[in-house]
Amino acid sequence: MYLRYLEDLDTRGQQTASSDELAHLCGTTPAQVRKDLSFFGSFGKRGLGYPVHELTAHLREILGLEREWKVVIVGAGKIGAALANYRGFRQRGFRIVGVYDHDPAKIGKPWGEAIVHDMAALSTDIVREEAQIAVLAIPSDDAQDVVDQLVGAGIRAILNFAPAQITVPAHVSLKSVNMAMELEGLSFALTNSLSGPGAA
Amino acid sequence: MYLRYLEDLDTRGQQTASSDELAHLCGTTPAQVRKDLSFFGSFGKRGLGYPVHELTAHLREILGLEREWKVVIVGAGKIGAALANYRGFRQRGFRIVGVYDHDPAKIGKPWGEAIVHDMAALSTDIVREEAQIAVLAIPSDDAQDVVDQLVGAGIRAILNFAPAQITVPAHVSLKSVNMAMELEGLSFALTNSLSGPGAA
DNA sequence: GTAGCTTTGTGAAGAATTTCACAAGCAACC
DNA sequence: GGTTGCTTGTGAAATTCTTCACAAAGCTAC
Repeated sequence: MYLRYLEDLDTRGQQTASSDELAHLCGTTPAQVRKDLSFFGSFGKRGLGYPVHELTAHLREILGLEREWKVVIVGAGKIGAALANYRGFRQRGFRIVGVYDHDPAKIGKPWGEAIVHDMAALSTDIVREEAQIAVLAIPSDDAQDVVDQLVGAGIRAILNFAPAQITVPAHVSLKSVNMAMELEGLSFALTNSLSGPGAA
Repeated sequence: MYLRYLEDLDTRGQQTASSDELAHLCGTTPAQVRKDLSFFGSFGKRGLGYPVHELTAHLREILGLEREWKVVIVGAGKIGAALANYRGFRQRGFRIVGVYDHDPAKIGKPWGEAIVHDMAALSTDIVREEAQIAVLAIPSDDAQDVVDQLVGAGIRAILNFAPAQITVPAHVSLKSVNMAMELEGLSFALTNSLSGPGAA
């Protein structure tokens, strides 16, 4: 989150940013900002604040965004398409090396800059390309099966959009985004008249 | 999250579930499950566990899912399409009452079961329909402007997919989903060899 | 060079969350 | 009907996270 805002400030040419300024942008407190950043090192200058450009580079390094990650997208549906279209990915070092589906109507068809491949080739392609990250955008029913395949082929991180609970070995990182659950969270907030924090 | 698994168990006909079982499913601890649920009431039976069907109904009530929420989708792009196609929405009481875009090429075209409307009609339609929730799936640049419109028209909750930081008054609930940030989280985990929790 | 203003980095205090551990309650079985 | 085996609900302890508050440090001006 800090990176997101620092990049903004950087493109606008701002030289430094105080913890106070970052806190306001991110909707947190100055003390929080300082504690968070100090966990990774001592980046600021007292009396001045944090050097925007330099800190941006540091955070990118910390997040592992200086290298390129190879990503496969599994599921050539709407969500997969939304992801593939999102140009921010490439900019941030995530290179899409393959799109997979098992729908014969889709296989072979062009799809953005890529072509949809048969899911039968998924495992071998991952091994050959040494892809590290998979984005899962398929129906829930198949999710765990595909995950097992991915893990077997050596994938080390999965971003899951299927509304299913899936399990991975401890050495694989998993993040799930469940849109229904997000909406239900809003339903809860509305039902109980919880006020939002003002920014998120 | 509990609701998600309880529904699964319910459809499978399971009568009761212990905090231990729920904890394993959800990737948490039995004590956590009991504390969480006890916050809302005393639903379990000692020696038996929690009555699956009854607890499901309780949670739905708590989350405000027994009533119908009217949702507008702003942005008829890929993300918006993915959301509109997702049948889980309707099932859970979220009714899409309108899809909006300002691209003349899209306005008037059929779009799933609905028709894309001109964004110019957004505010008046929200007021007329008394829509409570908006899903924002538009480019970042316009995000804050549209949010201000939505808030002005009486929207009370916003699910934001634009990779932009937006601000809302305290009485409006806001949730943001940022796919780039999710992937960057995975990049961090990979870079620092953090192991995933096994399920998420 | 020093006085004054600003802002970081960080121990310590405070708040929130999670875990522990166990009494109380329920069902089943003899 | 009592005994045994489980499992909840919940205070208390432990842990984690956030906020406070202030010394240390840098920059500016004279």
